[in-house]
Amino acid sequence: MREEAADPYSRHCPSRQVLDRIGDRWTVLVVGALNDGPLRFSQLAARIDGVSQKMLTQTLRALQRDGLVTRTVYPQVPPRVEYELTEAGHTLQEPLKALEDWATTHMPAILAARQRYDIAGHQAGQHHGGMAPEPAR
Amino acid sequence: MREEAADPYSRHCPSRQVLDRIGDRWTVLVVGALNDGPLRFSQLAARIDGVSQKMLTQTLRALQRDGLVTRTVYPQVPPRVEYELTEAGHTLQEPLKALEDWATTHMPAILAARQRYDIAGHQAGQHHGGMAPEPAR
DNA sequence: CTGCATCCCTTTGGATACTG
DNA sequence: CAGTATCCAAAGGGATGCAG
Repeated sequence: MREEAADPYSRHCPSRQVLDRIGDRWTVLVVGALNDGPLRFSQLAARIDGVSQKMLTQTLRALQRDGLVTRTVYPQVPPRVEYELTEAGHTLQEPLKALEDWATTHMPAILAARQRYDIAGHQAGQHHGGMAPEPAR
Repeated sequence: MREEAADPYSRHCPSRQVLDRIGDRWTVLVVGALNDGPLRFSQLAARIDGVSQKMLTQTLRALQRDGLVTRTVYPQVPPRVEYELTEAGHTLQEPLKALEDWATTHMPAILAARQRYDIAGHQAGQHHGGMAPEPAR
């Protein structure tokens, strides 16, 4: 699934890697859900709302692979699996929270700008008094 | 790209919205590139390395729509367009930086865990002495 | 130089069915 | 309950050509 060995481009900066992970759309939600404590698979599925079991499984596997989540199987008659954030997983919560705070703060302005843009038809007529004949580069 | 009116699910929390935006893979890079100052389209394309003009245009339009980036057209013989972060755009830099720092700090551990997981074949045999017949949780 | 439109291949992800 | 496998539709995204 996740594979970057054959990357056609030479970008392997850490930020890029992380963004690819949290860009998973579900990863952030799973981490957030697990912040309060360990949860079972079905509990996660119920709590996240909208995630298919396929996506949930994929996301959990990826997090487990990266050492951000532990997977504990209890060999009982009704199979029971609990997922829990590791130390590293918990530390991810901070920057994620910062992003969420930013979202909460700026979302109204963003929504407003979005409506303005859509309604106005984004007429790009805006320009400055560009009197520089040749920019040279 | 822009369309969430017909969302089958009822999740419109701000965090979700923002993550969808930065999950764009390119958005973060564009914002980062523009942090040092205004850049022209071609400069952005050169600096980001790997982005197609289609993706770059899309990303810039989305950012512009959200009021995070301004687009200034200089009506010259060789058309010239400069993109610049707005105030709101600059504030996004902080939480993004936090995430990047987290990435830089934890990437070694993540890479190690990843290798461990891949090599070990992730044998899930791990379990505790599950003697609780009914979890009650 | 900037960027829109088209073609088309790749990836993502949901629904469903089946195993342990 | 937890998870895998398969099928298939929709979105993502590159390449190219053309317009302002």
